Amino acid sequence: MGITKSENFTPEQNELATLAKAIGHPARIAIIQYLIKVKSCVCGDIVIELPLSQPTISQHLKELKNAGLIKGTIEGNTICYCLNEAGFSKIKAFTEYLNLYFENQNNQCC
Amino acid sequence: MGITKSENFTPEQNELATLAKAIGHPARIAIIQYLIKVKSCVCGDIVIELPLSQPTISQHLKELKNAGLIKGTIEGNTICYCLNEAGFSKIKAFTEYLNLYFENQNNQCC
DNA sequence: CAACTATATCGTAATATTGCAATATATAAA
DNA sequence: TTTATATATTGCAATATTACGATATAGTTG
Repeated sequence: MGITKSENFTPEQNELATLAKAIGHPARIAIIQYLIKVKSCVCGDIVIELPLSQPTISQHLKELKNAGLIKGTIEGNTICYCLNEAGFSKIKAFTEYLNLYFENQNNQCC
Repeated sequence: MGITKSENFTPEQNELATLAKAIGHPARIAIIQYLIKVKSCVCGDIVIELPLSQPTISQHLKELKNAGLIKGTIEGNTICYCLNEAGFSKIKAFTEYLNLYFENQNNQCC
């Protein structure tokens, strides 16, 4: 079918999946890394930085924004993007939960 | 085109994207959560736990395994799955890198 | 060996994603 | 107001993903 059966899973599972899916593309990783590197908003530079066309990058930025991983502010002619802590904090919670699991290693079964 | 231009990105960016992409499906989140919950290997139970058919789950398990997020051990008739710390530690490194960014907040631009 | 159980693979249909040229929109500058 | 610049949207082709029935494979049990 090609359609994910979201209705069979919890809102939390779907939300986490959406966040991870948004991160799950090298161009979007590159965008996130660039925003970390420059340590500020970026207006326009992303298209110059990445080896993809302007429409493609616009689309990736939209996906990151929809997932809640970046924020965009209109600044005259340009749009400034920066990381959105809200989205990343949800991922952080999940990875901390995982860390706990691996720290309490009473599970050397495989 | 539908094909990701992996060759334009670094191996690190591609690897992280692959890991995140593997996590980016509610069924695979559910599998990971179940493995955390039972705190051990699971042989067979996953098909009973999840609201998807056996071939579909087998496919999701394969993706998690290919990404390095779970390990499978043949145990007679069944296959026991458990979380693979190697894969998750790479995600951990990335999230820690992000945490650092948000902690040194000299970036209230948006 | 035959029947049963557990899991994987194949084949296929439906849908989603990726990428870009062309075009639209909207602000800025001349 | 015209032109330039920055970003978004549309439309489309290529490819990937999701899901599952049918079937294959491989071990277990009787």
